[in-house]
Amino acid sequence: MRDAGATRRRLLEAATAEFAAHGIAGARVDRIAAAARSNKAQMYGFFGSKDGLFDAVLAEHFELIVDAAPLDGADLPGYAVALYDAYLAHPEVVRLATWSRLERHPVGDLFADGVDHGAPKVAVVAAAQRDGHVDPALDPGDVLSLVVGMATTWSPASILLAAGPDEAAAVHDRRREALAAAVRRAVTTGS
Amino acid sequence: MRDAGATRRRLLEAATAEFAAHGIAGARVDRIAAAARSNKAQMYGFFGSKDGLFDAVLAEHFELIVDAAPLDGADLPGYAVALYDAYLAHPEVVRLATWSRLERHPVGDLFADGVDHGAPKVAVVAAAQRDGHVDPALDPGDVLSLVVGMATTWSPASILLAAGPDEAAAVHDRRREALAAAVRRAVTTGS
DNA sequence: GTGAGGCAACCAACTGGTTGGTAGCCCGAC
DNA sequence: GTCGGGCTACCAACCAGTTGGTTGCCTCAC
Repeated sequence: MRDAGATRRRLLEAATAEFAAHGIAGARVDRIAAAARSNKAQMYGFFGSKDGLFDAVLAEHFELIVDAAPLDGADLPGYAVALYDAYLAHPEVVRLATWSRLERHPVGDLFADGVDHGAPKVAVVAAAQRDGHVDPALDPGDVLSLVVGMATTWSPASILLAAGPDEAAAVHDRRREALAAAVRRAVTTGS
Repeated sequence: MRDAGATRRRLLEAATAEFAAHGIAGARVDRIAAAARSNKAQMYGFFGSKDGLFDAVLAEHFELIVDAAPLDGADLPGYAVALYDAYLAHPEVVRLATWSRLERHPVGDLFADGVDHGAPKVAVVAAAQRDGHVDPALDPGDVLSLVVGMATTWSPASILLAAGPDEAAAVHDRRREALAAAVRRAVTTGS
């Protein structure tokens, strides 16, 4: 029963759910401690503060946020569809990122910690342009942004319509096809 | 000096800034009352509650959210660019919509009040399909969602990169061109 | 083997400041 | 003089963060 690592993990898990649901300002540390079957004192021992806990949660999901799907420069439509499915399966990841955007980083890169985390992906797109897969007239960074933008069209942070698991499979399939076709035509070359 | 209407307007204005900056949970009613050079008692007299005030703010910006730019079925690329500019000029509108999405309506339509506010715009797209401007194979609702999704690629709610007014004009122009080209190729027909 | 000592994990109860919301009163115009 | 606009002072509930202490596990002398 006495296992600091497991307790820490339970706290992070509970904090993920709480922050994803209510954001930083709306999250309640008591709820997190209770949901994790622990207590606030331990929480503060591990993470220092409410903000520190959010940092830890975000760091844990960092890879899932920026690499929700593997990027293949030769198959950007497939990448977009994979992102659509990832956001559908894990809406909490998108919500966490969006809370961070709204409550922490109103402009610029979401992860503005000195390291340009998008650089490798931009390089992949640039390579795909050299290989004739992607329109070379476009800025590779813009291509990446646009593809992700299209994939987030029905995400839990969308303005118009957020997709949910309750919708018919046919609706999801229709969106996947429209998304793949749109990405293909928008940024890839005929080849 | 004694003008209930003007006071109400000042309160709404202050509330808009406060809610856009901090969301519902993060907003502070004292700050709103102070910023409006009024007081909480009046605020509660007008709007009943913090949530009621947010409702009023959202209702006031409703049109600006859903009709940030006029929709022309024959010029969807122009519509997308106009949206990009609108979001750049009025980030608070996008932020309000996103707070509402995150804190109030996790899935489905953002304005799920029985009325389908998107219907007229979907009809415009459907007409554009009949007129040969837009690919008729796509679902008109999906077309609208995708175009708005592309236009929000660099919005204050984006996951990767949020555009700001401090960026060079050339960067904005490059994005406008990429956006227009992408929309044109993605959903419009050759004609 | 065992039991005393040490220590990390654990926790209920508390604290001081904050927050949404309200009651009661003042003031100026007509 | 009264009525609508305006506002200060107040409150109960809440909330992030702390305290002081308990509990169970490991270890090592004997």
